[in-house]
Amino acid sequence: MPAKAAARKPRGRPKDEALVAVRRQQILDAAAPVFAQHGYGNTDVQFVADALQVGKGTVYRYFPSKEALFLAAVDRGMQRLTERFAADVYTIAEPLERMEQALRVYLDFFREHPEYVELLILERAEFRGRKKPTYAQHRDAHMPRWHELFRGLIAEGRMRDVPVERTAEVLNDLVYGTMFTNYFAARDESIEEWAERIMDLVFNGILSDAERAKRKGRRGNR
Amino acid sequence: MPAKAAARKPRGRPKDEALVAVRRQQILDAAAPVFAQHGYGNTDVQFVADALQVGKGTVYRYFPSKEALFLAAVDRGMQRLTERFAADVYTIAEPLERMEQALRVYLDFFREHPEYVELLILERAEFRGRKKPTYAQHRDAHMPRWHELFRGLIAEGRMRDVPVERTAEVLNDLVYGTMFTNYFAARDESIEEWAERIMDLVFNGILSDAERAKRKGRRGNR
Amino acid sequence: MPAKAAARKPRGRPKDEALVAVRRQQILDAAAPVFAQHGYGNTDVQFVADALQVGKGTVYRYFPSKEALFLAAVDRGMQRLTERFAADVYTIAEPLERMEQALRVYLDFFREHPEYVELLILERAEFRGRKKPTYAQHRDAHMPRWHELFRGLIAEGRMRDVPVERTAEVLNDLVYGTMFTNYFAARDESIEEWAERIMDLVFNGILSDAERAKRKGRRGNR
Amino acid sequence: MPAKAAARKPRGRPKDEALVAVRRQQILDAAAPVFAQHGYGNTDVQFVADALQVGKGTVYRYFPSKEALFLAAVDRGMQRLTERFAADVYTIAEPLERMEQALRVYLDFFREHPEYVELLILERAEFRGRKKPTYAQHRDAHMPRWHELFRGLIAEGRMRDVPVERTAEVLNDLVYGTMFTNYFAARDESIEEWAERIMDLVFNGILSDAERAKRKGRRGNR
DNA sequence: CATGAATGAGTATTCATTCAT
DNA sequence: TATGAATGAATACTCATTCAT
Repeated sequence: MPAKAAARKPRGRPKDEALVAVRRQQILDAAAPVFAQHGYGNTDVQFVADALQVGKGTVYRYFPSKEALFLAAVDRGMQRLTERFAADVYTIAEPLERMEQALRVYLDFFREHPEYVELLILERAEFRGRKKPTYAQHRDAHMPRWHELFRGLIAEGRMRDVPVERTAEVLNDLVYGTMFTNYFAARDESIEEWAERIMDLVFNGILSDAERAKRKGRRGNR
Repeated sequence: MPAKAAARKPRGRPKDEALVAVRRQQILDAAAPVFAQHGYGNTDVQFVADALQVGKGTVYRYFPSKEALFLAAVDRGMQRLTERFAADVYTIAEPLERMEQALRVYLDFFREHPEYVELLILERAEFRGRKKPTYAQHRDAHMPRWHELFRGLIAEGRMRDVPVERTAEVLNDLVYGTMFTNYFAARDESIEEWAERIMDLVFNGILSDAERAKRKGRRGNR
Repeated sequence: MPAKAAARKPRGRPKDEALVAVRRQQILDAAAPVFAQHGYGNTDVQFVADALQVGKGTVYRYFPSKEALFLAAVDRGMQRLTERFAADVYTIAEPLERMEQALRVYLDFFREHPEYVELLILERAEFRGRKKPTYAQHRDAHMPRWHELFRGLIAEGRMRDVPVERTAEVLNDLVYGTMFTNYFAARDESIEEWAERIMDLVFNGILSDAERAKRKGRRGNR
Repeated sequence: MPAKAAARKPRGRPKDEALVAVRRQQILDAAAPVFAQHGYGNTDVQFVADALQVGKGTVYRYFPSKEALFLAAVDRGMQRLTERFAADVYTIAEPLERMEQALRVYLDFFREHPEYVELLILERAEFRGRKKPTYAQHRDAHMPRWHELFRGLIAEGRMRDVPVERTAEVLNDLVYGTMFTNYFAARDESIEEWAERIMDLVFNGILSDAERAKRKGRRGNR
């Protein structure tokens, strides 16, 4: 209780809030794969306790309910992804390279942590309507950066003059769908290759130059 | 009255197989939105019975378990989608138009039937590992047609010479992700516009002609 | 309704009550082994209907409830036993021979119809307290005859002067226990041998003449 | 506190294995009369919980299923009987006295614990075929002792030279049947008298000396 | 009459949460 | 503070019985 802490000078061992935070994180990291394996409904809190080799009551000391535990686990997943982006994506200045890197990091993260893919599904399935999906929070937080990046590219004449919001969403959908399908289909191809393939299409489209030219003409006629 | 009736005179109320099929379908159509609203675990079979204004036992006369009921409901959804494709997509001969139409029909179907989006999620969440997702069955059934279509376009020089399987998967992922996000984000933009935006990117990519040319040169240097 | 039948002269086909009785008996004979196999609680009335290849409703036309059906089946078993006794036991005049025959017929009957052993158990288990066991009814109906028989033997000096009621009950208990154990233990020895063994003990006891003499002396001292 | 406690300091509430055993027994002792009163199928586990004034979940903490609970209750009954035999029967050396005592103790035990008679019936009725009856296990465990006792008596010339296995079974059937009938008929006569009557018959048979002599002659002629 | 479709009351079992130790 | 014993609300599924056809 902060008020109390302010009233009395902290003396002796400070209530080790940091320790509590560490413990919470340990629990979340243990809980994620357990939820991912059994699903939300079929996961007993006891399973999580077992995975940690602690009593069930202990889990409840750190999280008020199974629901809170689950949602915190999802949240922690998205936090981690954000950290990865901060370290490995937003440090790249060149816009097109940053795009490619974002795709790679994204796919790589969920291949390393398939449990978080499950958790995103489970969150949607179980808490539909009750909560804005954690994934959507993540997406909305990052979107403006991409809009800006696109605007820059268009200004420089490197990108076609397309509506940036829509385009960002289309690309986001592509990446999102790829993440899910990658996981569901247990695709084992190298991320590197997939990423290259995707970026080629995103950058160049599928049409031949001849067809593009023909269609450009047609559109002009509209 | 079937011919058989002449052979042996059945006493009492005769069975009616056709009626059974109709009844099953009515139940599935009632079950889909109920499952979609409450999720699998939170759906009492009684809710489905209530929606139909019949007794719970009646539902169990037609489906041996809640699980069977749910899975049949998902299946029925994909069946409907397949019917829509047969009627509105595969009847179009021109390849690029067929692609655009496929996208439109797909997005339209799931906007009309958002309950089936939920059902796909719930199936994955609840029966993870126990069953090949119904969606994947649908995808795999349709893929070869698109491979063929792409090969034809490449042969005609209308499409860049890209690996057709990979490309088909990337596009599939894009559509799949769009369907989910459309639903989750409750995007209210017209399908028509979205489809146009997507197809523009798919056909032309995002880069300007200048950037494309520059990169084409670079790639040649690799 | 007999009264009505008296009021109007029976004309045309008489309400064939005999047919109904036959049908009831067919149902009971089919029901007995079904109940015996599954137990009372685990027997669906449908099983009985299936065994008869009729609809479930038909069974209910002849018996108002599952309970009535079951109890009637038990009753029919005891009726059959009574018939066997009338034909094969009470036709024998010589008292000791009649006793031996009674034992043989009894054990034989239940070996031929093990389903009725089960039914006796099930009746007790399921309707404990709600109904005088059918078996007990049978026993009580026959007891007086045995009392009389014993009194005759004693009067003739062929049987020791023991209290006939008690003795009859002890013998009844012996036979009753043997029937159950025979069935439960699936004893396969010939009935003939068992019966002989039992009657030897009943007639002569287990003690040697010497021991009998010694004990008789002792008892005299009391 | 076990030695192990020194090795690892357990945090929180320790498990107490002894308490578990006691608790299980309390539950079984409460369950026996409840099952006996309502029958197996009609007993809600809640009834047992109510009898103990605990929650239903508590019963399930100690027994994995209603079935396990029931079977354990039957088992406990036979255990108790065995204990009584060890204390009050097998401590008697004189063979004929031991026989009389066995009968008395047996009948007395089931008069004191009529619930176990019911449980034996219910076990047979409900688990027919799925399990060797607990009663039969008890019987088979004790049989060899009686065989030995009989052989001794025959060797000493105190018992007629009859086949001991068969004889033991006949007597067992007698006792078994008596136990059931005693209970079903709610006989209120003193056990002492019944036992005496039974043993008189078992020892001496029902025939008069004259009849015995006559029949012995006849048998000799066979 | 015979049938089987419809019904809904009845019950074993699970598991999130609480709290005494 | 950590624990696990206790709890009871929640729910899928069955089957005796009814009754329209």
